[in-house]
Amino acid sequence: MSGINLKRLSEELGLSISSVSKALRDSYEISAETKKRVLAMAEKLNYQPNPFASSLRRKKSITIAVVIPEIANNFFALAIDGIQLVAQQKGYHVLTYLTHENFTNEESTIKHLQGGRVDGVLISLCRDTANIKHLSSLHETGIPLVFFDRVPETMECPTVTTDDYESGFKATEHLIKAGCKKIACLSLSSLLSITHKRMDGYRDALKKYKLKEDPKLIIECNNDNAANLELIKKLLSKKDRPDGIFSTVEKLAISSYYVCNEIKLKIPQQIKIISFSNLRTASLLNPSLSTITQPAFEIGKESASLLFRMIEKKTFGNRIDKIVLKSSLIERNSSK
Amino acid sequence: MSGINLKRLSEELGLSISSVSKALRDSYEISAETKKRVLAMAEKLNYQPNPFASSLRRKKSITIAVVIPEIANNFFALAIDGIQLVAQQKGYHVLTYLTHENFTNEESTIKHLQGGRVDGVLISLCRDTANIKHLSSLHETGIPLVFFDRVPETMECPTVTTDDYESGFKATEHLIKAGCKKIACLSLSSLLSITHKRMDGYRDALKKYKLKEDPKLIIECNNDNAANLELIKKLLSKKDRPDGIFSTVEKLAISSYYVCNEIKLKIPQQIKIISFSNLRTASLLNPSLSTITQPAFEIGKESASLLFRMIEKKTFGNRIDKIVLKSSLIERNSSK
DNA sequence: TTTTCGTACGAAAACGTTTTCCTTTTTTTT
DNA sequence: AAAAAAAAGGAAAACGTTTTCGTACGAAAA
Repeated sequence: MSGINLKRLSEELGLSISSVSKALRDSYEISAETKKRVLAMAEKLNYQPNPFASSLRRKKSITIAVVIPEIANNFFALAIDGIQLVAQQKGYHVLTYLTHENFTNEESTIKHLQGGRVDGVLISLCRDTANIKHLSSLHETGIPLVFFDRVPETMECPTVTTDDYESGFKATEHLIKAGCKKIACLSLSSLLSITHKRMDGYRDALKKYKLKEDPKLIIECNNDNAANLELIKKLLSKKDRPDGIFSTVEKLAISSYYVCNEIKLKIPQQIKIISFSNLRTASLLNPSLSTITQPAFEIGKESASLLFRMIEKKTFGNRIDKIVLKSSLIERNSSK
Repeated sequence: MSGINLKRLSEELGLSISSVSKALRDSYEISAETKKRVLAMAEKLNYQPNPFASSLRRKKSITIAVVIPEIANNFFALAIDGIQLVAQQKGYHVLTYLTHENFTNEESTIKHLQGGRVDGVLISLCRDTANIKHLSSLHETGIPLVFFDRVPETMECPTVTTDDYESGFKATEHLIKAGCKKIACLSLSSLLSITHKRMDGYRDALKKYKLKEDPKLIIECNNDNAANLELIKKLLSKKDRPDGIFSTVEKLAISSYYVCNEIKLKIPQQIKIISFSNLRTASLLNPSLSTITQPAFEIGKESASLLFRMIEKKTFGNRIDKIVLKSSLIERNSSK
C-alpha cells in the first residue's frame, strides 16, 4: 500500500484524523481554508484512501461484478464495453468472472459474491445452468442483480434481452422466402432462454409456411469446437442434407462456413446460412454472412444502467424491469 | 452484505471470535472436533467472510487489475481469457479497466490503483501514452507491475511481448517476395512500442531488398474509425498507390478491406495485404487474409503467471523478466 | 511432588476509514 | 450584557477480520 494514510496526513497538518477525513469528503463542518490546506497536503503526499477501510466502514464497495460465459466472443466483448462505459461514468470498478459455460464455476462465483465484495451483479447464464438456487440465494441477500441476454426462465428478475422470438421467426422466414425447404437449426443448449425463444420463432415460421419440423435438423451442439465441427459435418454430408441453416449463435455459423469449405458445399447456391452474430467482418466473408445482429453494446449499457438504478434507489425494490431491445436482420450474400 | 459474521457465528457456537476465525483458517491451535463444528455451522448459516475486513487486516486484496486500451478487440479479449484462467486458478479476482486509448483515463486509473485496491497490475499501454510518470509512481509504491504487448520503452520493467521486429520483417519480406514494390505500412501511433518494432522490421526488410522507404506510404492512423477509412481511401486512390499493405494492427486491415471493396480494388491482384491479426475468420474472408498471429491467449497466461511470481515471492525483486513469445506468419490469399 | 510442556482456547489490539456526538470559540440576537 | 446560535474541530466508537499474547489445565518429565 501507499503507506500514507489519514493518520500520517493529520500529523503532518496538525489536525485530527476526523477533521482530515471530513475535509477530504468536503464536509460543511470544516472551513474552506482548512479544506484547502488538507487537499494540498493530500495532493503533495499523493494520498490515496484505503478502499478496504472505506468499504468496510460504509458497507459499499463501489464495485460491480460481471459474470459471463466467455470473453473471446464478440457479443460479450461488446456488452462488457457498454457495461464498462456506464460503470466508469459512475466511478465504479468492474470485476469480471468467466464461467466458461461451466455450471460449477458459475455456482462458486456467485457464492463468493455473497460476501459483499460487490454492490451489484450483472450476469448472463452459462449453457449448463439448470437450477438457479445459487441465484435466488444471492438475490435473497438483497444485492441487486440484473440478467442480460441469457436469462433464467423460472425466476422473477430484472432482465435485458433482445426480441429473440421475433428474430428467430424473421431469420427463418427470410430463409424460406429465399427458397429453403429444409432448414436446420443450430443451437448451443436447450437449457438456454435464448435457444428456446429463437427456436420458438424458428418453429412458428416453419408452421406459418407449412414446412414440417424435422427433429433431425435441430442440432444441439456442445462446448467442444471440434465435436461441433463433426456434428455439422455429419449434418451437411447426408444425402438429404438441409438447404438452409439458421444458427442461433455466431460460433456455429463460423463452424458451418469451415465445414462448407471443407466438403465443398457452395454458399448460398447449395446451402443458405443466416446467423445471430456480431462479427465486424460479416460483410467481408466469402460469401458475406447474413446476420441477426444484436445491439450488444447497448445491451451492456442498458443492463448497467438498470443495475445502477437498482443500486442507487433501493426504494423502488418492488418493481421488476424487463427491457427488450431490437436486433436487426441484415441480408447479405449467404442467404441470397 | 450477508449479515452473518464471525461474531454471530461465535455466539451460535459458544466460542470466541478468535477461535472461530482460527478454526476457519485451519489453525493448529484449534482441535479437530471444534473445527468440524465451526465448519458445519458456517456452512449451515452460509457464512461468507467479509472481504474488506480481511483485506484491511491482511493488507492483501487477492485481486489484480488489468488495464487495456479496449476490449472489443480479438487480441485483448484473448489475452484477458488467458489472464483470467491463471487468476482463477490462483483464487484471485480480476478488475478490468479500459482506457479507450485515452491517456488521461490511463493516468487516473493507475492513480486510483495506488490506493492498494489490487496486489498487482497487468497493463498494455494506450496509444497516447507519452510520459510514464504515473507508471513509475505506481511502481515506486512497490506493487508488482507487468506490461504486455504494448510496453514502455524508457523504463526498466517486466514485460511479455512477441517478436515484433522479426514479425514486421517477415511480413514485409513476404509481400516483397510476392512481388510488391511499393508497400504501405499502417500503424496506430508512433508512440507505441509495437509500432516502433514492427516498423523497424518493415524498414529493414525494405532495405534488405533495396526498396526505398517512402514516407508517404507510412500512415499513422488515429482512434477514429471513419477518419481512418478516409486516410486509407486517400492512400489507395492515388495514381501511385501502393501495391502492398502491411498493417500493424487488425482493425486497419479490416478497414483496408472495406476501402478496397468500395473503390473496387482487387485483393490480391491489385494490392496485397498482410496484417497482425487474431481474427478467427481470417481464412473465411474474401479473400482470406494473410496474418501474423500473436499467441494472445498465451501472452495473457504468461503475463499473469509472471505477475503472480512477483506477487508471491517478493524476494526476487531484483530480477526483471522480459518474456518474448513468437508470432506466426500464416500465408493466405490476400498476399498470393 | 514440583516443574515443564503441550493443547485448546480467549482477550484485545490492530488495520484505516467514517460518523456520531462532544467541546470550544466566535458571532449574532435580544 | 447575557443568552442563544453558529462555526470549526476533536474524541472515540464502529465496521469485521486477523493475529499476538495470554491463560488454564492436564500430562509428561524431573
